[in-house]
Amino acid sequence: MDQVNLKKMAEHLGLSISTVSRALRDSYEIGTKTKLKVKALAEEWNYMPNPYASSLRKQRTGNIALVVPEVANNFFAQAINGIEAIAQEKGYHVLIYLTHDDLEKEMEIARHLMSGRVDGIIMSLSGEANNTHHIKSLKEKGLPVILFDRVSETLGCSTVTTDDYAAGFKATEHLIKAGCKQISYLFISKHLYTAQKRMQGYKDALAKHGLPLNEKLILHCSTDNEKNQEPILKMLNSKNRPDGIFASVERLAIATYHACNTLKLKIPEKVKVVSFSNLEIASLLNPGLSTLAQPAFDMGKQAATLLFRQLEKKSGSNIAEKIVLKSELIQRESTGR
Amino acid sequence: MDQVNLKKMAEHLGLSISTVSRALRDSYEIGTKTKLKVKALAEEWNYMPNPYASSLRKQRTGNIALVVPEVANNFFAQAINGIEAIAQEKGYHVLIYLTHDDLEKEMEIARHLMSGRVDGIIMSLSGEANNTHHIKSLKEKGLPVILFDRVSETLGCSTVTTDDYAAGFKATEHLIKAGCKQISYLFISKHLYTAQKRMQGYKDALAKHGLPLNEKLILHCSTDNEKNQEPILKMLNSKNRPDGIFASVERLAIATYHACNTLKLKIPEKVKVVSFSNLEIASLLNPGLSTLAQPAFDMGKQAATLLFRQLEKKSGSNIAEKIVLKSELIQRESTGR
DNA sequence: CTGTTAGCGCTTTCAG
DNA sequence: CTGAAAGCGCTAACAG
Repeated sequence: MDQVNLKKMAEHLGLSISTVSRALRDSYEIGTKTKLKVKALAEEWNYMPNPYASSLRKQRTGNIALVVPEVANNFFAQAINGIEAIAQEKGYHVLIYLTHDDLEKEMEIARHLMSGRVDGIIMSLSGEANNTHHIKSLKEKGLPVILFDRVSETLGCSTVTTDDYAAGFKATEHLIKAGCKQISYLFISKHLYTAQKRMQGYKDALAKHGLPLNEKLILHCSTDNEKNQEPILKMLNSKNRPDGIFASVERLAIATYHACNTLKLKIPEKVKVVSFSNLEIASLLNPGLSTLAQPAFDMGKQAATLLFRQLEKKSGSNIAEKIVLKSELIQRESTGR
Repeated sequence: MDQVNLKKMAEHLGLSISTVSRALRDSYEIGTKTKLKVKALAEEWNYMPNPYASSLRKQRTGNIALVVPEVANNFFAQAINGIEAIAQEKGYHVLIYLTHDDLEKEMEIARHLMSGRVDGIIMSLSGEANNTHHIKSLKEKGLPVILFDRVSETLGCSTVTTDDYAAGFKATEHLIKAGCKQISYLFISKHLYTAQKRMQGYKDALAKHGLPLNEKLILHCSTDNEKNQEPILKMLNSKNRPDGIFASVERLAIATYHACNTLKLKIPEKVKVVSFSNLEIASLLNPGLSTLAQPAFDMGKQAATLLFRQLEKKSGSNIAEKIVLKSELIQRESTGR
């Protein structure tokens, strides 16, 4: 028995294909005994409808695309969990696409998604540039697009973000209150919505507390984390050496941590560090590395929820919803090591 | 222009659907000028063939399923990267399914995959039990199944694993050579292939070095990491307190680390710890937590490669291939904190 | 209550 | 070299 389908079952039962189809879908126009007969056979033969045949017919694929820069990264990994949880609940399937922070690839993926392979898209933009034409095309095709974390405000998409500005402010203030006078801000891409907002929070916090803004302490780092050691080491060795560092992403906290180790700069005695990160990792770190834990799982869930809401009402009433979640500042108490 | 398809393009060009289709697929039987005309229009209209229509016809979906216990876990996250990289190369798409280590869910997913939604499956078994009937059914349907990391030897599937036995041996010997006399082994599920192999390596290393095997130091932990504090704390407080701990998975290393912190047991002075883990995290840890870094990315790549090899030759010559990759023991040098 | 029929969009014979 | 037509498996409108 290779692949069972409606036809084979219909033949076996001496019924028509449509009757079998309807019986399985519990149509009101089918007799109870017939339904039972059909369902029994379906059970026995382990029948599963071919999803692509029905999607062709129903113009609904039951798939959604998740487009993210990478997944070997706790933030996106947890977001996937959230998205998959909701999708499974709603009977949808998640196709995963990785851009590797490469705009070319992102555009290629977008082109690909125009084929009708999915009913909707959840994405986090690559940080490479702010060219968003390909996203517009997708929307024009009528595909709902939800952005999360790395969003763009000019696209009119529904978005899910954390309170990046507030968190940046909070993180910086945290360092100031801990006595830091020279606070550095590390980020990766100018084009990243999150990086911009966090930086604004950083700047405003400095201003509020009357600390000068030193451009040399604002470090534009590389996506290739290998390359980040050098500039960070250089900064730590300069006369401008910061006594506090705010890393806008986890990866940069790792780089910072390495650099401090290399220079035998004790954290937090010599340098205090605060970073956006993931709770599980945070708890493993040496004390002194405070963390802004982002609710990645919830962001995923929210993004999926927004998407399915749009899919369900499928009408054009496209009011872009903006959901902002709070990231929590977590301070690891010292264990006195 | 809602959705472009062959029909619309054919009408526009005054050609038949089949000619357009053939032109796009570069069929030898189509004239050069026609080909060019067709391709130009396709480009202009941004034509993308409907994948589900062609999959219905060609009986090939272009999708593969990845079934893993979870993804908020560095190991699987990196594996996904490897798999997606190869899949993208081969023009396949990756559908992701999470079992949450729940056998019920795994079986449900397996049932679902019988529908013909995917051409092949890469999976890592849930640790819940060794019931593998659902996997057999998939194979009987003719779906290639590749197992990685959490494999089963009785299924005749191609597999990709790390050298679990050797690594377990190596890790234990590492602790012995560092002077440990009472070495504990922490694991999660008896049914897990990896846990079994690692434990055997652990036992054999103890035996080789003439150390007694103390069953009380072999701790069967919970999948719910919250619940693991108590038994670990209990062990660390007992008269059997180990001076070395081998955690078979990263999560248990985290639990161990927390427990040691609670008790103010310094690592590695009081307790030496070695764990399977991920390199990036490992480098962040306090010194003393050595790591067996698993080549997760490569495992993903290899698994995908095996799958596509089977898909390409699609013939039945189903010789199960076994790939074993090496995990590297990484020792973090002390920074003298 | 059940069957017949016409497609969804595409590929692929089989005829020209 | 090109077109007509059948059909992948399923659903839904239309007949009985």
